[in-house]
Amino acid sequence: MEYACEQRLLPVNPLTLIKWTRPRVAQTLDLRVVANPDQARRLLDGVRSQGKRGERMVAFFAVLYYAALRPEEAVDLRREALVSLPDDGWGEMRLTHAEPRSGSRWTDSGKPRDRQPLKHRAPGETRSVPIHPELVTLLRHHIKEFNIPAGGRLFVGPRGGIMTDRTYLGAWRKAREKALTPREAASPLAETPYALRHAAVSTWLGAGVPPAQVAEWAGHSVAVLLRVYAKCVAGQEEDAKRRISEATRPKSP
DNA sequence: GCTCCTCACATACACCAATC
DNA sequence: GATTGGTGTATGTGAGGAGC
Repeated sequence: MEYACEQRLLPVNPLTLIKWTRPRVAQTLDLRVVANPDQARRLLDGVRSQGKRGERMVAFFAVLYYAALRPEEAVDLRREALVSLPDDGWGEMRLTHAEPRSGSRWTDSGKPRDRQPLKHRAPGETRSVPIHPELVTLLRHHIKEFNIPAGGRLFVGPRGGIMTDRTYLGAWRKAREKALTPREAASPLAETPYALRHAAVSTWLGAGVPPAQVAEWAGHSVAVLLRVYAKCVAGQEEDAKRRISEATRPKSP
């Protein structure tokens, strides 16, 4: 409408004449979608059990669950982003780009996707994320098993093409059918792969990681983190009191 | 300082055509 | 016939600024 006014096709934006208050919508995370560690492992096993195709995709879903990556970040993840994959213990990855699908009419390249900076970040900005020991093992196995070359994408489609939402959503639905009980499958639990990212952030917060650190790893602001994940930090009062007591206890000489 | 609003960006879903 | 990749569209996410 604004554009039509700009082009002198309309004298005034008719929408501004409408008095309407947008209904309130829930901004906090629905905890029913968050998988616990046992459910998440079952779901990853459900992906793995889908033959060679599933084995190739399990690490894709694992980076969403263990490292809270967005799907667009996992799609673009390259081997050199894994700056540390030690034999045991925690590793580290450094994200530099993402590859969301915008549609061929909206990209500079004319392709459905453009490789671009991380969401809401300036070009050149990076994000460092710790790699859980279980994810380190999975990624080391994935690189070896599928012979990922230097500079190559970690995750590709079954025929070597790009990992599209069509591909990973199909595998995810099958994994839910295989891994969840009928009652769990009928619930909103892990309905979409994005719920794995919610599970990761919830786990970090539940483990007592400071919100500022969680926000940095997850790649969004502290304000958004606390608004969306407020329920995940509730119930930690006693633990918080205990830690304050310990911090303020007089030191013995 | 908080809430609301706007806008840009990202994801999920359903469908279609091409390919295996 | 099944699978895969591409597309349009609806909806969700997140940052930042205006206004109270």
